[in-house]
Amino acid sequence: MNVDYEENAKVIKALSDSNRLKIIDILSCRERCACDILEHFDFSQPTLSHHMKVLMECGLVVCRKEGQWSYYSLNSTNCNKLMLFLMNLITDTEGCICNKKSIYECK
Amino acid sequence: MNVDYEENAKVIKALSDSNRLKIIDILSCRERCACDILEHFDFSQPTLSHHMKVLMECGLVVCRKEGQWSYYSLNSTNCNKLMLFLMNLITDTEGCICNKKSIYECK
DNA sequence: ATTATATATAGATACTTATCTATATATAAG
DNA sequence: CTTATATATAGATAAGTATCTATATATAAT
Repeated sequence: MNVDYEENAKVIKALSDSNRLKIIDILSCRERCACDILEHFDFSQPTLSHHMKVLMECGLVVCRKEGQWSYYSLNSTNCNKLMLFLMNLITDTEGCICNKKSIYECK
Repeated sequence: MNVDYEENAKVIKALSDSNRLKIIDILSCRERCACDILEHFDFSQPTLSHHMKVLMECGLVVCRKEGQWSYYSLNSTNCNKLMLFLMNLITDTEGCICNKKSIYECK
């Protein structure tokens, strides 16, 4: 594969927490404000704020401010890019990394 | 979604390290012994052993012993299950978690 | 202006983890 | 049997992180 493992690992790390997976699931339907999301969980408001920050910094989620509310939603393009990355990763594609070192007789 | 976030988070956590992403990429072509995989990296042999253990424990990789060698390969079924989980997660599907709490007027 | 609500930030803590060196185990070769 | 090779395990360390409480900021309502 012809990719940046580091960059994608950062996105995947953002998804490696079960609470953040649930947040993504909640947002998959439509945008939600932080207080709506929080009601699905037992942890504190600052903890949710932390999780949303992680999801935004990796590009999977965006935020729209309206009055005192913060509305979060999925960045579908980046979600799809992650899926494409993973599908390429697990598939035996032409540009497989193992074909790039001739000392390994892959194939 | 009708799923176990905890269980899938464990699998995703195994993929949240750039070195392990690269290992998956290497294995996407065919099975490889540990020493072949190791030549793609700068870290030590015990560190690779650790990474392979993480990938096996989450079910993405299996190991076949032959003589003194350990041959690793992808568990394609589990890789595909992860893809299915993620696709359902980011898609607005019928069983969306937000439809399960009537206090939220999702939809 | 004051108070209430929504959200973010700061700082602390307990837990996890990626890595290393040293060592153990297991198989193959002489 | 002894030595070499391949891999795994043990234990240590440094770095990262999920969570909390306390506090700050920003907007809305009175």
